[in-house]
Amino acid sequence: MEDLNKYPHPFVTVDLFIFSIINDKLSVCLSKRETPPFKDVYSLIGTFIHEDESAEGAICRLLEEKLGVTNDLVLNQLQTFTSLHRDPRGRVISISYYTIVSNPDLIKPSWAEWFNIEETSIGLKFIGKNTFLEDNLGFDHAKIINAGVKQLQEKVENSYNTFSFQFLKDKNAFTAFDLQTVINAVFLGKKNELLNRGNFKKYILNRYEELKYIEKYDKEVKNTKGRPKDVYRIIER
Amino acid sequence: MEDLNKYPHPFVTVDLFIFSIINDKLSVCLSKRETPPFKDVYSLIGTFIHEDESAEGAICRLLEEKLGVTNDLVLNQLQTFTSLHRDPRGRVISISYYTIVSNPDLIKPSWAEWFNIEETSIGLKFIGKNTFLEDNLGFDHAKIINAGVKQLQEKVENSYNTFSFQFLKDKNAFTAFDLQTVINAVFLGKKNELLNRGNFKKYILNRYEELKYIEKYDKEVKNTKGRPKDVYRIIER
DNA sequence: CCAAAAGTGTTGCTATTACACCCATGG
DNA sequence: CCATGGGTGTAATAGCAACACTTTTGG
Repeated sequence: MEDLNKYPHPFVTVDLFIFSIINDKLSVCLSKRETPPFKDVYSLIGTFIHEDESAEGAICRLLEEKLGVTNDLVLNQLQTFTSLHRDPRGRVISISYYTIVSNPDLIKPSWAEWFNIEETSIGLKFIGKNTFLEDNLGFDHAKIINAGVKQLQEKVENSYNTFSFQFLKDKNAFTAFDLQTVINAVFLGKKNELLNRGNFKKYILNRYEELKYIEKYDKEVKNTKGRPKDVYRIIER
Repeated sequence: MEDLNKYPHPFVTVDLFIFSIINDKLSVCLSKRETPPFKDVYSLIGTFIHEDESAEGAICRLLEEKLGVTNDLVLNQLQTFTSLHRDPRGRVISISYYTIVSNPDLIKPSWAEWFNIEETSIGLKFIGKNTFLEDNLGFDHAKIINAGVKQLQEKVENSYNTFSFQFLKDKNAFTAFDLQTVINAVFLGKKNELLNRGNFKKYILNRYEELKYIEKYDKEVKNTKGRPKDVYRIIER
C-alpha cells in the first residue's frame, strides 16, 4: 500500500464558538490568546486535532479539559477554512464548529469572555465587558463568526423545528414570551416587528403543542400585574 | 513562536463529486480506484491537499489535471469527515465538495464513469453502464454522497433561487419543461405529482421573469405537434 | 378542422397578517 | 374595579393546488 508520508500534510485545528443569550442579546464566547501568534488578541477557542481523535472528539476534549463543560452539547459543523495564509505559523486548516449553551455561566475560565453581538451597517461588532471588537479578531475568525451567525439564523428561520429550544434557560418551564425573546435575539433584534405577540403564541406555540414538541403543564408563578402566561415544557423524545 | 511540528498532523484530502442529469435522471461521476486501498472499488474522485494550495485549489487542480475540465465551475463545500478509521492507510480527513456540470461529456477520462442515482426503500443506489452500486463504495463515500444529494435537494427546494439553472444544457435557450425536468431529476422523481405543468409555468417561470433572472426571447423551433414552448435565457448579472 | 401540447384563467383552500376583543391577575 | 398584560377570535390578504379553458401549432 502507498506510503502516505511522501505527501506534505497541513496541520488541522478545530475552532469552536459557543452561542448563548445574555441580557436578551445573542452572545458569543471568545478568548484572549495567551501565546503567539496574535498574543493578546481575541479569537475563537481552538485546538489541534490529535492523531487518535475525530474532530468532534477534539471539540469534546476542548469543552471538558479547557472549558470544564461536561454537559452533552449538540455540535454543529459549520465550515472548513483552508486559505493559505490564514495562520502565520504555517499551513493550518480549521474545521469550525458551533454549539449553544442556555446558561452562559457554564463557561468558567476567566480567559473565556462573553461578547454581545450587534449588527452595524458594515458588519457585526462584539461588545464585551471592557472590550469592543469589530474586525480585530485573530486569524480569519471574524469571517468564521459571520458565517456562523448566518447559519444559526437559517436554522432558526425554519420555524417548525426545535433548534431554538437549545437557548431556553429552563426547558421545563418557559413561556411564549421566552421563546420569542430567543428568536428576536438570534435575529439581532431585526425581527421585532415581523411577528406580533398574539400570532406568535397562536401559530408557533400552539402548533408546537399540536406537534407534541411541547406541553402546557402549569401557570406561571408570577408577581406582576396581568394575566399569567401559559407555561410549557419540552417533551423529550 | 510555537513549533507546530510537535503536534501530530493528520493527512487531508479533498473529495469531489460531480452531479449532472443524464436521461432525465440525477447522476454522479465516480471512479474505479486503480491503486490500493479499495483497488477496483468505486469511490469519489479525490486528491491530497498540497502544501501550497487551498482546498478549492486542490479541487481545481483535480478538475484540470485529472479530469481535463477547464470550465469555471461553482464549487460547494459539503462537509468535512474526520472519523478515525475511514481510511485504512492511516489518519486521513476528507473535505468533500460537489459541483454541477450541465453536459456530462465534459468529463473525458475513461476511468470516470457516470451513475444514475435511484432511491430505494433502504437508501440510494447507483446504476452505471455495466455496474450496479449500493453500499459497495470505498471509504465512507456512500455516506458522503447521501449527504450531498440531500444538500443538493435543499438548495433546489428553495424555489426562488437560481441554483437549479446550473443543470440546464443551454442557458440561452430553455423552456419551462426543461427546468421542470431538472427539478424532477434532482428529487429523484418523487416530486412528479407535486407541481403540475400549468402551475409550474405560471408560478415559477413567470416569477423568475418578473425577478429578471430570465427573459423570454423566442419561440422554440419545433417539429412536433402542439403549441410551441416559450423559450427563455438566463440574464447574466 | 381536429388532435396535441402548451399557455392562461378560475376557483377554492390554507397559511399568514393585522388587529380587535376577551380574560385573569394585582393593587 | 380598573389597569395591565397575555390569550383568543375575526377579517382581509397572499400564495398555492386543482382543474378547466384557451391558444398555437402540425397533419
